[in-house]
Amino acid sequence: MSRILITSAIPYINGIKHLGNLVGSQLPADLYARYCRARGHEVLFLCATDEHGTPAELAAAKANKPIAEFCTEMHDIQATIGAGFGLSFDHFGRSSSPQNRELTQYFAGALADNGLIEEVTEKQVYSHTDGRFLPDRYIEGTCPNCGYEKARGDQCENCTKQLDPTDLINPCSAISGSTDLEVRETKHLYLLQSKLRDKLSAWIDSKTDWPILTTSIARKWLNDGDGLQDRGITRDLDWGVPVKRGTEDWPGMEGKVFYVWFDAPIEYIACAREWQDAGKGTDWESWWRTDKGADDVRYVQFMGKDNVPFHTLSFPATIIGADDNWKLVDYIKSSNYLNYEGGQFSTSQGRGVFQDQALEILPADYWRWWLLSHAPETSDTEFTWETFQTDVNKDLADVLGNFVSRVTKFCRSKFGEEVPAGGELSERGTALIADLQEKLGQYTAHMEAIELRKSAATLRSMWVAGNEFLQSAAPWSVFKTDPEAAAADVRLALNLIRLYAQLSAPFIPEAAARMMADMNTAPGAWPEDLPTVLTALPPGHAFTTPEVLFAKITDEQREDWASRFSGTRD
RNA sequence: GGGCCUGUAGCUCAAUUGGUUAGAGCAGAGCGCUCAUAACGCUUUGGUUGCGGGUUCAAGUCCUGCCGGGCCUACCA
Repeated sequence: MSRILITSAIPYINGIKHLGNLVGSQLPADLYARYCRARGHEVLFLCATDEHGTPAELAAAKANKPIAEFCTEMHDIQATIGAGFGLSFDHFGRSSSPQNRELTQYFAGALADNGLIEEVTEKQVYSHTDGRFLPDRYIEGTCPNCGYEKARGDQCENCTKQLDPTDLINPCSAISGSTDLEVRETKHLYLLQSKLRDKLSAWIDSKTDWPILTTSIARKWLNDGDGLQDRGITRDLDWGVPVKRGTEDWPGMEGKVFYVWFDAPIEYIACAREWQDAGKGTDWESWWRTDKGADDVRYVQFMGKDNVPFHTLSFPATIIGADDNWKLVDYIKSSNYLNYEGGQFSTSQGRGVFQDQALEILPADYWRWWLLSHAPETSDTEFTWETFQTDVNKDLADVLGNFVSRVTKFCRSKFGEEVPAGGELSERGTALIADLQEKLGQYTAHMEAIELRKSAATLRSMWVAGNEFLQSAAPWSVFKTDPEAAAADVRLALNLIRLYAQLSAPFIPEAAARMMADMNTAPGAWPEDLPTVLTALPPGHAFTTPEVLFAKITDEQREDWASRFSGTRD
């Protein structure tokens, strides 16, 4: 048994997330967590909401709510939706928690003590109308290079030239449109990442088993231009973790908060403490401190590719720089993007299917199966209603659901609702078991490697093998002349349902639980020796013939949804 | 502009890291079965691997030049 710490990138608080957010981090993380638990490992699976930063403030203002209230509401909504998708977090925390505030301040203090923080006075644009400093990209104006009128302060979208906000002609606030702007001096803390470059570089180089997507992004930041740049970790905002040096005030930094990307990853750690403080566990430090038991912990992170630099460099810089026995990540699974009907999902534009809507129209397992079996692992992938319908109907309803149905109903009609006795394991049955044994090995290997699509494909092939077996064994025909032989085949098939339920649970937990319940059994240890495992349901064992496991998606439904979600959402 | 990823059958993806005739699923066609959610099984039609050069006994795989898609480019997160 191992101890495995799993975190999913923490979703931002500014609205309900779409399916792309789900498939990139939370869902694969959940799959892995469920698999690891099923293997008997000790798992701590953490996620949280990322609540600080300018967009959160703006979203709260738009909703006409105090920021703290807004965040609490959105956190609860996201927690409910996450539960709806069966995300099995051990704790779903908040980056605005007191635990994270304390830890963030602690890390800043530790970094300062180690000479890795520098105070820098810089000039930033202040908007009188908005009453706030504006991040570069919240300033718009005419590009001095190409004349594009909606250029942002960080970069012109038209000519792609990098800009400084003061370069813009006729600058205005992207929030209010106000031109009442002023360049003010302000003091900020910088994390001297450049001093940690060599350590970070060596650490990245040691990660030879990481996906190229992950390491290449890290290397680019490490080696590009002058190498890893120092980074401002404070902001002039009201909402966030107040700047402190450990528990001490930080002279000159009054009224400032830490930058959201400084405190957000620290929430991974703080979340473990929240987990303990919520009474869900003990000894949180044994998961996070190598001097307190975390030496034997394997830490796996899941995220979309846009998050990679912060998880390969910024956060590790915090950990390494603090130099206080904190656990570094062991493996990063990064994901590409899911597109929607020929374009991108977009939270800001309300394009695509959002998580709450998805749950309204179909059970979570439909989404989980499709998203995981089509996960954008090697490149961006595309969601279309047509493929979603055909894939889900075929895989879940026809291959798996119908298998369960045909076996149980046949058994009921010929032998009653219990596992039939008599007969010997047929040659076909022996061959099936051998085949499944090999596939089980592949499935396990793919799950260990967190190969999502390959795992799904292998699992599906095991379902298919059940149908092939039934077809060739044809117990409905054999029954007429040799009921005992038919009984033996049906007995094996009924046991397959239990096996499928157990193996499929990480993908489709609800349906798997129903299969287990209907078969009147419970999952045991992770299956290894199939000849034994497939006799778990003995002759005479009663079961219930299940209702339809997966109803098919009809053409009418598909058309309705396709048109309903074709536009944008408020 | 720069860096990285990517382009394989109508669609979604494989191809043991340079090694036989490029494979699966879906969709299409045909046959079989009748236990089952008109479900299942078997067979089968689809490919000049984006395009052009090159290296090699051998290239989907390596090099190079084009063309297309994507991500990042450090103050959105």
